[in-house]
Amino acid sequence: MKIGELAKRSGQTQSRIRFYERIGLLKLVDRRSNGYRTYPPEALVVLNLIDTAQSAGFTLDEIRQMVPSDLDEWKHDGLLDALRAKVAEIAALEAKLKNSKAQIKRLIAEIEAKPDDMDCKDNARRIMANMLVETTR
Amino acid sequence: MKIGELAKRSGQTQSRIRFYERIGLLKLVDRRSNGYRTYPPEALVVLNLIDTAQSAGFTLDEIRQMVPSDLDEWKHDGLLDALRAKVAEIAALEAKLKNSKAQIKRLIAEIEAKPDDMDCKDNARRIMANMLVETTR
DNA sequence: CTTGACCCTAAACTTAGCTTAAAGGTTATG
DNA sequence: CATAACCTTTAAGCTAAGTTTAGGGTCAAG
Repeated sequence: MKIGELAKRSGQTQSRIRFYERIGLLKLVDRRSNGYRTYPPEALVVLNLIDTAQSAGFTLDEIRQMVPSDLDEWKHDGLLDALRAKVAEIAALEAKLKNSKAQIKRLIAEIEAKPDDMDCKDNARRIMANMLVETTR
Repeated sequence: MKIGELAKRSGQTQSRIRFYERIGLLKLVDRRSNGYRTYPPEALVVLNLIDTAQSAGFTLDEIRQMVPSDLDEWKHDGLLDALRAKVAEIAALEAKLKNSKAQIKRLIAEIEAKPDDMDCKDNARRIMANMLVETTR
């Protein structure tokens, strides 16, 4: 498919897709004789992977380490290894998210745990005092 | 405390602390007659809050909405809403990742249980087709 | 054979979130 | 009273992750 279609189907801009190619993140691309880029359907998979990893807080640099440059490599010897690696990568993503979520939930709990007889002002001060102890300990 | 101590105790650089002040994120600061900044202990809490929120994926702009200048007027409900929204967002991502991981694991099992009557190339094609369906669905 | 919807490149621009540099004032210590 | 270790400001610089712009080619339809 051409870049316009890939953009539409992936929900990403053409400039972004070209940018990913420029920085060596998306290598699944060929050229027609007229210079037009042409993508295999797998490019959609890779773009999706990048997107997911990014929204989980990985930088493009980190993602470049994780995403195999050439899906063709998957077609030969190390396919199982690649898949297992992918599972490990996903586990890493999950760990990162879990961490983030835990932090946020801790904050929420801290804020919600106000006794009813305490107004917002006092509550804020209590949380502050509490966190001060935590963070300076 | 002066900025050097705050920097040491918060683990952040002085330039960063000054930067936060410049963009209106850290207003808990006074000046001595000599021009030196002086901070109350609560500043440490605020810096910690900023740090936590940031590592949870909030931008400084979002954080400024949540943590207003005056701690006594903490926008309690806005903060809670923002935090809950973030948790939901993370949960969605986690679900997506969990799904992907399960699919890949299934594929691994499939490949491992594969009799040798199918050559590597065909097997690979089948797998890619499988992932393509997963990710575009 | 022209018009509009595509595609191309290179380079400049943007935003967020800082850091570094330059040039100087303040203060504690021997 | 020198000197090191603090503090100040303003302005420029940097990295990441793209977007925008300028100036063109390509292609299908009428």
